[in-house]
Parts: sequence; C-alpha cells; structure tokens
Amino acid sequence: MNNSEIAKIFREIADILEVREIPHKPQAYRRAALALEGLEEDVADIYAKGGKRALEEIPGIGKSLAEKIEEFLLSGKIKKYEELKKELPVNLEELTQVEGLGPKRVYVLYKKLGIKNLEDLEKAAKEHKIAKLEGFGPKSEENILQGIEFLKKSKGRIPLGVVYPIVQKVKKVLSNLKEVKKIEVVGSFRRRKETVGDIDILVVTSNPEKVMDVFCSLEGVVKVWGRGPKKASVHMKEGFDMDLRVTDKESFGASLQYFTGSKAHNIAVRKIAISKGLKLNEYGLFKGEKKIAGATEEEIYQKLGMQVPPPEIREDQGEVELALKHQLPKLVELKDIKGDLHVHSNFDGGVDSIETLALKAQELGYQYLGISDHTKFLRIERGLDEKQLEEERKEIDKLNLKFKKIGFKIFQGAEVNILRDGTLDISDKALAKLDYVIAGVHSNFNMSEKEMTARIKRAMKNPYVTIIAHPTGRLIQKRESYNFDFEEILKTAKATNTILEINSSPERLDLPDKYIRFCVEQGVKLVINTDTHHWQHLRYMELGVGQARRGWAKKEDIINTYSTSEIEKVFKLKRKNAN
DNA sequence: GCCGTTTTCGGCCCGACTGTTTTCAGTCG
Repeated sequence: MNNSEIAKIFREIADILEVREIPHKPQAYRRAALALEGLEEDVADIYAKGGKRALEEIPGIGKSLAEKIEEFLLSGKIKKYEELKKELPVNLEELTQVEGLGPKRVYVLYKKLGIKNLEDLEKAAKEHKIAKLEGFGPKSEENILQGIEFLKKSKGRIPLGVVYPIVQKVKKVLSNLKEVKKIEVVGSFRRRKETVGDIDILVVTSNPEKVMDVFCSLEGVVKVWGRGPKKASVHMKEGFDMDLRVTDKESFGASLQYFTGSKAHNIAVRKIAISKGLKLNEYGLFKGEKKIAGATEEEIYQKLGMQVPPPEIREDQGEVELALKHQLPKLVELKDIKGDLHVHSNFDGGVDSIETLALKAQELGYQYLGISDHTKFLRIERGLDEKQLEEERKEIDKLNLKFKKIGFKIFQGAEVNILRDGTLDISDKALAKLDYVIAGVHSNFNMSEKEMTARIKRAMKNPYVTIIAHPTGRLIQKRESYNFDFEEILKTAKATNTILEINSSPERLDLPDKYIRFCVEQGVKLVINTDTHHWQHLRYMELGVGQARRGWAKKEDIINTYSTSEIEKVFKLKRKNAN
C-alpha cells in the first residue's frame, strides 16, 4: 500500500524538520501522515481517478504535499526527503521507538557518536559513552538500555483480545479498593481498537499513594518506570505498559474525554472549543479562567453543542460533524444481541456438548443458538460428513423439544469450506437439510485477487450459503488478509442476500472496522459471531460488538439482534432461489 | 505546510513528567 509508505516518509520528514527547529511544519507532515493512514483507498487509485486535485481534497493534504505524493507515485522517490535524509541518515523509526528518545536526541546521538540504529545505540550505552554527552546523564543511559530491552521483548502494539482479560482483572482489583471512587480504562482500549499500544487507567481516589502502591505491585508488573504524584507507569510481563493517572472528581469527565482520544478526535473537538472562545484540556472546559464543565463527558460535549460520540467512533472520521448536528447513529449494543450463530460443539471435536452450549447461551439471555460444526474437508477439525450431520440433527431436535417451553431454539448450521474453485466441500442436498450455512475460506490463501474474488463470489451465489465466515481471513499481527476485491464482494452480498460475519475471536476480529462501515453504508447485513470452540468463548461477543461499533453498525444492521422468527425469515430469504 | 463562522494571512493542542539542569528542553500522550 502506497499510503503507509508515504506516511512513513512524511513522519521522517517531520522528525528531521523538528530537529531543525522549524515550527509547525512537522505537525503538518504528521497530520498528513495520519490522514493517509486513515484513508480507505490507496492514494494511487485516488490519483488515477482525479489527479493531483483529488489528492488535495484529502484533509491535511494541500498543494505542496499533493505534489510530493504525485512525485512518489510517478518516480518512487521524494526529492525533498532524500535531501533531508542526508542530514540524519539513521533508522529513525527504530530509534524513536525507544522510550524517551525523540528526533532531537537521536540527532545528538548521531552527530556525537555516529549512532544509526538500535545495535549502535546498545553498544554505545553499554560502553557508557552516552552518559558523558551534554544533555544526557547516567540515568538516561540506563533508561535507554532498559528501553531497548523492553522493545526487544514487546511486540509493539498488542491485540485487544490479549490485553482484554488482563485489563478486566486489573480494573476489578483496583475498583475493589475502598479508596477508589471512580475508575475507567481509557485510551484505545476504551475505543476498542483491535490492537492497543499501552493501557491507560484513570482513577478518582481519596488516597493516591495507596492506589499507586497497589497498582505498582499488581501481578504481572515487571518494572515500575515512572512515578509522580499524578501518574505511575509500569511494564507488564506480557510486553505492554500500563499507566495509572489520578484525577479529581471535578475533572474526571475532562480527563476521560482527553485520555480516551483519539488524538485526531481531540484535536477536532478542541478546535470547536476554540471557535466558541473556550479552552478544553484534561481538567475541564474553560471560559477564560472559569471552569464551565469537567465532571462528566456529557456536560463537556453538551456545552460544546455536541452529542457524546461513543468512544468506539472517536477517530475524527465524521463523528464530530454529526455530533454537532445531533445526528449520530445509535450503535448496536451488547444487550441487543439475541443469539450466536457460529458455535462448534463436540460433534466436530470441540469441547462442549450442544446441550451445555445451549444452557450457557441461555445464561447470557440469548433466545437462540446456531451450532455450526465443520464439514468434512477440514479433517484436522474432525469435520462432519452427511451422515454425522443427520445424527447431529436428531440431537438438536431432541433438545429443541425440551427447550420449547422456555422459548429457546437451537438452529442447525455448519461451517463449510469454500474450495479453490468456489464450490463447497459438501453437497447442496446435505446443506438443504440445515437451517443455515456458514461458508469460509480455510485453505489456498495465496491466490490472485481476481481468483480469490471469483472464488468467494461463487460461494455467495450458492442459495444455501447464508453467511460468509471471517471474510478477509486475516489473523491480527499474524497473517494478512488474502487478496480480494471487497467492493465486488459487497455488491454480490447485497444482490444475493448473503450475510457477512464479524468474527469476534480475539485473533481475528474479522471483518475489520473499515469494512464493517462499508457494509453499513451499502446496506449489507452483518452477523456478530464468536466462533466458539469452548463455552467460555461465548463471551467474545463483547469484542465483536466493540468491533461492530467501530464500524458504525446499528442494531438493525446486525441480524443476530433479530428475534427468532425474524432471523428465520433472513435464513429463508437467502434460500428463496434454491430448487 | 495546512486551513478558513477571526477566510488568502496568521494562526497552528497543551500539560505532565523526567533528567538534566539551576530555569529548562525533550518527550509523551
């Protein structure tokens, strides 16, 4: 993707300009980098369609940066960057990742010691060359070494699903302290971003010292690396940082707003404050010296004439404008979910019996559950053949008889495989006996975009295929999405009444948020499923709902918010063209 | 270098913390 490549170059230009003490331009380059990364379309496509003028339409990109993007697209280079880079020919991205190192200190390290990369840096620090530099000292040297250690161990951003249970536990421990009056986990965690950099926790407390002591000695803390009166920072053994910030009751809402971000959202909101002659910071909303809001997020947004945007959409992707017009959509909520349609039982080698899963689903307040065991292609998962599906049907019928009086229903589905040519691994005749069918790509990921698109489209055209599972196939930070034309898939989904899945499994969260938003805009229906292989996975629904909200999905966009009879209609609608 | 309900010039988010200083620069979020 050109966008991320150019964004990286713009960031480096920003860093070098900052070293030169050039004001404001660095921000412009960084804003542009952020804008490029937020784009859904490759700049090459935008340029192909509308030329330089179209590039200038991108917020944050003006005449000069549009020219630089054009230059990159035509020649693969940006001359200005090549020139600037001569002043600081080092691996900036790598070096500035070390905690406490920014462009200016990296420049000093390069000028004085010739440090170009992490390896040079570690060597110089171990030889105690850094402590002798002006502006550095023994403490900086020590921190650099620890920063390198941490960097080696940490994987950068961590999947939300990995930190989720840890953070829930930490929150619980802290909220149980009687000194803690209010607590909220903020930052990208609160926005339910699919990966998080670090965890920020906000507390109101009568005893900051006590709470910080508990925080710094939590299970999993390997090092306390910063502690002031208002903030404590720790490294966790899983390779991420946690910050605890203390605020007071009157500022809690302002801090919540401020630390939830995103940065882009906050900048946009602060501009609105400025336009009204007000000032917004983490302590409150101020008119001159007078604080006019701060205790809750609601009063802050209200005083700005805005609705409160749900945290999941605070990315400056249109929510600020709609909040001003009081036209924000009402997003789907966990309590709207009436069932889960992607659940594996012990029939295909999973852990739990269908009955156990049904009972657990009832505990969650669901009205229905869809059992979707693998079919025969995936031998590794003990996929079911036609005969085994019939046995499973008998079991489900039996349970349904039992659950009828409490108004709970089990649907029989299956997770079938979309083969290389777009056909399925089990006959239509067998599929016709099921209530619904989930189809997914589980093999031959490395096909051309054209082939993969055709493959999935053919599967969607099968009247028995109700849902496409984990549509992009990506595994967060492990495997890229396969190549396919999502626009084509959207069109076919719409034309064939095929549902696209939001798979809540922590390693997938597939569809990604931006694709969900496309579906919502195009009126393609979605389903939030957990892909449960153990009853405890049913809880992943929360992650999927967060993901759906990040994609601006409303209740009506998500079919498993429908009642039992409504969802049966959805199943039937897809099959209307079957023989 | 971008942008516009202070609109083609003159603004640009801002406070905490750290480690170095001896009043502050750099970094972070």
